[in-house]
Amino acid sequence: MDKLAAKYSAKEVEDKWYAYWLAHKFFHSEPNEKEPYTIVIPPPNVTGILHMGHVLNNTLNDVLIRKARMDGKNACWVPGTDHASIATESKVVAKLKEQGIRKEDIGREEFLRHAWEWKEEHGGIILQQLRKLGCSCDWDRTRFTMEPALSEAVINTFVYFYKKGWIYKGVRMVNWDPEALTAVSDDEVIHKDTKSHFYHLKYYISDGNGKPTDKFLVIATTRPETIMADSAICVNPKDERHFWLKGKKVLIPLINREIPVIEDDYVEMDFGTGCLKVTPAHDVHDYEIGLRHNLPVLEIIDDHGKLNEKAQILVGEDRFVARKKIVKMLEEAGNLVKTEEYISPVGYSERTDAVIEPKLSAQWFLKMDKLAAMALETVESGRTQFIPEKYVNTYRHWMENARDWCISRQLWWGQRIPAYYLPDGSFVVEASAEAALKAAQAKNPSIKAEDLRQDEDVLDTWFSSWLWPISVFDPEKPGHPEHEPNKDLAYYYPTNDLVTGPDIIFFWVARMIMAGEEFMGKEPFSNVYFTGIVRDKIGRKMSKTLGNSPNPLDLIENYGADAVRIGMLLCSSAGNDIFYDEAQIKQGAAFCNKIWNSYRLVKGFAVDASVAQTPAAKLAIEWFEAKLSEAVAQVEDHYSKFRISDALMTIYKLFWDDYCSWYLEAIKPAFGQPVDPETYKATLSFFESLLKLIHPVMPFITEELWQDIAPRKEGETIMYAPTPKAQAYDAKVLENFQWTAETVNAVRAVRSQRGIAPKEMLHLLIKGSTFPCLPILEKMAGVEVEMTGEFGDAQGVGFMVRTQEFFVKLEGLVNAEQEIEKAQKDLEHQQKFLQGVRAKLSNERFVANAPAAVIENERKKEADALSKIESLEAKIKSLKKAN
RNA sequence: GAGGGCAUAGCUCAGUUGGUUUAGAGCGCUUGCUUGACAGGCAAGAGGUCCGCAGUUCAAAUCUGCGUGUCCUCACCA
Repeated sequence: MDKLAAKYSAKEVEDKWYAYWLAHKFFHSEPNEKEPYTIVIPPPNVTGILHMGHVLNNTLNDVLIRKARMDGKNACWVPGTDHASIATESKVVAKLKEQGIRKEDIGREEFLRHAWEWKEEHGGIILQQLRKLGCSCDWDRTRFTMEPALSEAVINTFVYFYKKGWIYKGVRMVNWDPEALTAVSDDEVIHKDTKSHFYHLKYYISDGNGKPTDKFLVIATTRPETIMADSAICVNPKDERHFWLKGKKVLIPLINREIPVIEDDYVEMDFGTGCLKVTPAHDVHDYEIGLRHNLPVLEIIDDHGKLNEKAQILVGEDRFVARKKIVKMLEEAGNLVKTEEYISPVGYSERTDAVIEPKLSAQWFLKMDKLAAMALETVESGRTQFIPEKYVNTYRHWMENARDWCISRQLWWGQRIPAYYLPDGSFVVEASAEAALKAAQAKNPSIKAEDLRQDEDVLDTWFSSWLWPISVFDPEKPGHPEHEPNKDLAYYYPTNDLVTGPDIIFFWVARMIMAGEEFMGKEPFSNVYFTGIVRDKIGRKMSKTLGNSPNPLDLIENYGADAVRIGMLLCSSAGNDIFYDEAQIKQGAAFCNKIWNSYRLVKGFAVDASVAQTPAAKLAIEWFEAKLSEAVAQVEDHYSKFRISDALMTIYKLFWDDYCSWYLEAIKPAFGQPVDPETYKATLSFFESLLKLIHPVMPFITEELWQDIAPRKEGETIMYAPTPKAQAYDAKVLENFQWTAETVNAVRAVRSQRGIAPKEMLHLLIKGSTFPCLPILEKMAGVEVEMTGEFGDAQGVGFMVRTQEFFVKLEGLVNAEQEIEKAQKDLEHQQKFLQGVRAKLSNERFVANAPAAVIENERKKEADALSKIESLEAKIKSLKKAN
């Protein structure tokens, strides 16, 4: 660096140092004798682009990993991406659609070729973006959940659980997305209150021969298009209104099919009409009632959400069109009693926003009972800690009520389920086609390879990402608990911290714990730090449709990565949602500039060995040494509790207020004068400590200045400079300086209130014979001090700091009346305060029960107040006299 | 419907086992400064019934109960 500009320019600096770090492989980690510190990245979608949530999350990850590195640990941050089957597949489908190509027409092989092409083209952009943010990931270890080794791990895991008897194939009511043509898990369904209608329909009682009588019952439904699938009408057995229906049969309107009236507690008597139409094929609860009463299941809606032949009427119509039409038909047939406006919660697909259709379907499930119990124990025992702790409650609730995990997806982009069907409909589960053939031949020796048909479905993406903390190190381990962990896995597992959003606590965090316990017998991480959700200034979630999400790369371009990182951390107190405001990034940029300019000053000092150290400089050095140690201890404490924004704020104030505003001002020589070598050396050394302290948060500017502050060799970096350690310090030093600083502020206030320029030298009288840090007081307040017994009759302003009295001599600048008024106000305040303290002290029970230290403190308060009152009264008196 | 969180300055939040807190910080706001590193700066200020009520205690922002407001998770009534 030759000459320093008045403003810091991040752009030139950041690319330079990132390239330097990469060139020297500073991010790379290999197992060694040091203590490991490991983080695996929450893998972003491979085709995703960086949003503010990523910025927050990865900034926190990077702060932790850089801190650990400087603490002397062998830090390893494993990056990678997730294949995100539904999201990626729908993007590829959309792209092909633009070209007029339909997935079904080109077939699986061809589609996957397109998908991989898309992945190669768009995949990993996000990892490039993370480099811009300064993330110190070990890029040599970059993983992808669908790379061959990790896919193998997924398949092996499936085979393992299948053979263990925990994976089964079952017909279940699933949440069917008629647009994506796949089942989605319960967690991927969003319930939204939706305006609909409540149709009251007459079902006539059958005469026993399929002919209606004149008697009828009324049911209420929001889905009249499903009446053709009805299997029964159900009433509550306790409902007296419906006793007469017992044993009766009724006729479905329009198609006149006869169905029985049954009784079940499930039906609420006071909801609707108390009569429920049971449609087992198209409603989860109805399905369960159907199971209990052995009712037939009639499926009349197909995969695309259209009515099929079994419906008999409206065949081929979309479910919503059919609804409109059938209402009209029912009305014309005289079955519609009334229509009510009704708002009901309707499930929508998270991905496609299509209304979810409950659908019976053959799916693969993983039993959750044992896994959930294990994973709950991991957290309850504290082997894995959640920060903030409140998420343990949520976690427990879920784990105690975990349902079996539907792991199959009707998609092509993902790991294909390794189940192979024989011509007779039975199947075998094996890791490869060859093994499957062997297994099949064991059942039937005449089976040939071409007779086997592999299951069409792929596995849920989470079924691969739950292995992430294991598979990134040793992909052979999942599915093989007996396999000896390789060198990497043995060294890096369990990882230390996981930083992620609370929205995927069940999808991902809980399941990683399950897999970790099952295959490693050990929790995958010690701490899980849940960040908040990034919202905009007024609390709305960031979303594309609202357009309230800034592009992080633009922000980095404008303000620099360090500023963006600071900005995100400043507003992210642990566990709370983040209200993003660009003002905070500006604050980050201002901080960069402050650091930059303080360096300009320090670097600009002329050093002269013949100059003696000033007393003020000596005191300032002594003080800042203590201050630094105090702050370092606080910062360590904050880090240990994951209070990253507090750690940052502590350093921020240490740098800006203590170092720049107090220390540098105290040691700064007069204009044009040189500084002595001892002071210069201390000043540079403090500066370097500050750079190291703040480096994990602001990696770029700290490297730039660290490289310049002393001669460095190629290959040296602040990244591996040891974190400053707190030294023992004398609290009295801090106390004395603090008192002095308060006095400086008081003098400045006198100036400010009376419009006296800072450079105008004032004469300050101090009652007594000693005062700490006098040279600091004189320099910083711009005063000449005179220690004295009495103030006498001089004209001026008296004031108190703590219980010490001061007097500034001022000729003709004092408005006595104003001074009296001010003193009077002070006096009243003190008297009121004294009253409160005395009330306490005169309370016998207080004196009898409170600890001695507390009472002592109250007495001190009393004494201080008394002395202040005394002095104020004297002051008022003398002012009045002078007036 | 079930469970959980939160409520302190205009905004975002600290406030550790109740007592050195006469409630703090950052930002914002007001006033004054071409102070020679920085106007992205310097200095001085204003600003709070600690959501309400009741209780426990010598002592409550802090503990308990009730209420109010707000947010989240899960489930979802045809």
